[in-house]
Formats: sequence, structure tokens, C-alpha cells
Amino acid sequence: MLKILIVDDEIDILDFIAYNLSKEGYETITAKNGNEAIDLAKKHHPELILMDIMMPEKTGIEACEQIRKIPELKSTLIAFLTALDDEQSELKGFEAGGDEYIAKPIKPKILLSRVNALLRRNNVDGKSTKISIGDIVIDKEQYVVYYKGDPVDLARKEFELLILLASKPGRVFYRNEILSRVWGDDVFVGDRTIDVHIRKIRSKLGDEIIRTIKGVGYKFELLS
Amino acid sequence: MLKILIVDDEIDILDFIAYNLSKEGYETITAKNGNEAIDLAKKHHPELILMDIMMPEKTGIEACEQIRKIPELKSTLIAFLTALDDEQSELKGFEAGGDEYIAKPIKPKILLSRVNALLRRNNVDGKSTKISIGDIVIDKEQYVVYYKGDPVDLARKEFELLILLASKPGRVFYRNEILSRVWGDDVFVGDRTIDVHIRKIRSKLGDEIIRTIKGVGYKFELLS
DNA sequence: AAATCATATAACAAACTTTTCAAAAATCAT
DNA sequence: ATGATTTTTGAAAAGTTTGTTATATGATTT
Repeated sequence: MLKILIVDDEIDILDFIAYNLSKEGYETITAKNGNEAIDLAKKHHPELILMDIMMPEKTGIEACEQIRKIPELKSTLIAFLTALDDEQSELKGFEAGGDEYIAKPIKPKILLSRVNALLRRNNVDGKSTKISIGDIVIDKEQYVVYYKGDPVDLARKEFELLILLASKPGRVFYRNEILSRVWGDDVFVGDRTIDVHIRKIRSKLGDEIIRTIKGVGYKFELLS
Repeated sequence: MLKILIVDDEIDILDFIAYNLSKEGYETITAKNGNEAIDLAKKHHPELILMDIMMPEKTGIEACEQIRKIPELKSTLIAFLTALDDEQSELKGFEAGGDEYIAKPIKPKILLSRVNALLRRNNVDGKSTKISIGDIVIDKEQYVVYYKGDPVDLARKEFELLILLASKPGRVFYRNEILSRVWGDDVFVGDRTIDVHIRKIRSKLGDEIIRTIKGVGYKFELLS
């Protein structure tokens, strides 16, 4: 579960944010000032820190600067919360190394979509380019397939065919559908071509991965 | 120079943004609608796309969705421009795969700090000067690469190619993407040029550093 | 149980991509 | 300008991928 550290001196706001993030499935940790935030960040290594700028004792900006100096927290995402039109603070926030800026008053939907987007684009949630089913992880961005943790090299056509089948595990793909999606519509290849590629994928990833539906096509097996 | 594609149907805004970004040292490309944006993105492979949501012909959201389906543009940063309180659009923007949301009316300072921050946290900016992966340290400021502690001289194109690949270790860069990001869009060089430069980098830093994905492109190896 | 039909498999051939090399062209520094 | 370095090109070699063929297997139908 992804951890988010929330820092604000107003308890109501802290609770409000924590409530909304928990509901979305995040684990929340709360701090009431900058110093506490630094301590908790060191202890918990959250994926994201949501921090108010204006706080007594130590401002969010200062806390951010300090956090950025701690090696293991250098790449922790930090988003600042600040009054809507406080342009000055926003600028300082970015200078201090903030990754995002969320306007107060906080609107739950906006907060969640920003937090999700921030984590997504930093690949913290891994949703973006990876498909994983059972023992297999397909990473399109890296162009690699992992089988039980080990990288396996697939040639391009094999990779594309696998991606197609894995894009909807359990669903049957008809032979002519496979042909047109992997080979294109104007390419003519023999009827045995698909089988041969399926065989190659099976020989690399195991026979159980892809199931033959006779007279119809193939499907990626759901369970393993 | 980092390329930014700006998309808006109002020419005044287009010019205004382009002016401010050029002043900051970015190369700007402009499009007046979603379709044009898609074409130009495919051609230029910008590091960032700044796009209005409300446009005739094709909305920014639609364009974003389409761009996200093009493999080599999947990880291109996209920031939406929208009227300050259009909460609905902002939500849709994030759903469509937008990375950032910048409120109109555009304030130059805010725009620049957001753009800088967005690029910085994605490692594509010129200001963070060092990248280190395994035995290799790349110092952009000094234009030097250290291999196991020893400085190695790379020629400029070799260096730029290495920086591109190393900016996202593990991720595949498609050949045409490499061409447009390292050589530019109006330069026509033969298809063997990339290979030869890859070879030179390998001969200086070892073969394992860069991995060939046949039929696709190259990537910087993650582990070492 | 034989005939038929669809897929599996292995070996081969064709097509394609990258590597390598050497040399030409362009650029840079003095 | 001159020589050194960098960049690009083209051709041939090496290496991979992809598609075909022929045969085997196995399931289904009659």
C-alpha cells in the first residue's frame, strides 16, 4: 500500500485529507509541523508528502529543502498545499524542489486526481506500462517480459502477439483478428505463421500461458 | 535544446506562451488544434506538450488519449491549459493521462516554474547535471563521462545520445525518436548513423551498457 | 475405426536489421 | 589554412527474426 505523509497545522484539514486518501486506498501518516514531518519521513519513507506551506515553527518550504538534502528522501515526491492565489508561495515551492502544488481549499476529487496522476507519472504505482498476470510481467516501456522474475527476450512479433493476448486475459482472439492486429491488414502470411509464433512464446514462457481454442483462436490463460 | 509543443486555437495565447518559453531557452513548436498536435508530436517528439482543452475539431482530451496510444509518445509529458475553475475538465484531463494542469489566464512566472518543475522531475531538464547508473557517472555540465571512476571522452553526438538513453534507464527509445531528439527534425541522416554512434559509445564504455532491441531501438541497461 | 480437420513441431529458407569497417565529408582548433 | 577530430555514409558481414513447408499429432466427425 502506498504511504502518504500529510503535513498541516490545522487538525481539521489533516483529518479531511487523510480521510479522503484512505478511502482511495492510501495509507496515511500525519504530521502537524515541519520538524515532525522530517522525522516521520525518515522513519516511514512515504511515497508522497503532502505539505502545507504556511506552518508555525517551520514552513513547508524549509522542511522541503531539508528533506531534499537527505539522500534517501531525495526523490520522494512533495506536493505543497497553498491558498489559491498565493503566487509567491507557489514559486518558492517549486524553487525549493516541490513536485506539485495543490490549491486550497481542497476539493476531494481534485486532490485525488492530482495525487493519482503524480504517483502514476512517477511510476510509483506501476500501472502505466506494465501488465502482470501470474508469473508474467510484461513491460512495454522496457520491451521486456519477466517470467518468474527473470527477464526473457522475445522477438518483436512474439512480443506484439503476447501483448495482444495479454491485453485481455481470458478472452479468445480469433485467428483472423490476431492476423490483422499483429500483422496488419495488407500483409498476407500463411496460415501456419500464427502457430509458429505461439509455439515460440510457449517455448520461452511455458506451455500453460496460452491456451488453444480449436477452430477459433488463442487466449491468454487467466489462472496459473 | 528541449522542445515544447504548444497547442491552442487562439493565436494570441500561442504566441504569448511561445514567447515566454523561448525566452527561457526552450524550442517551441505550435499547433492550432488537436489533429495538428498529433502530427507534430509524431514528427518532432517534443519533451513536453502544453495543450488547451477546449479546441474546435478535436479537444485536448481526445488528442491526449490518442497520443497516449502511440508507443513512442506514451511517456511524453502532457500539461493541460484550462480556465481556472473548470474542475470538470481538470478531472477529465487527468483521466486521459495528462501529467499537469495549468490554470488560465497564464501567468508567465507560474508557467515557467511549472514547466521547469515538470521537466526537472522527469529528468529531461538541463539543470540537474549528473546522472549516475552503475559504474557510470554522466556529468552534463562538464560534458564528461566517468567509467569506473575514470574520465572518458565522448564526442558530442555520442554524449547526447548517451544522455538521452541514460535519462530513462531501462526504457526503450525507438529509432525515429532517437533521430529526432538527438539529430533534430530537419536533419536527414542515414539509418546507419545511430548504429555507428552506439558502437562508439560501446567501444568506450563497454558493450553491456546499451542494449539493442531489434526492430525497435536501443535502451540503456538497468542493471550492471 | 477411418476419414477429416486443425494445430503442433522442426528444420529450413528468405527477409530483414544490426554490426563492422573503411573511407569520405564536415567541423573544429590552432 | 592545416591537421586533428568528429560525423556521416555505404558496402559487406554477421546475426536475428520471420515465414514456409512438410510431417506429426490429436481431436472430431462419420
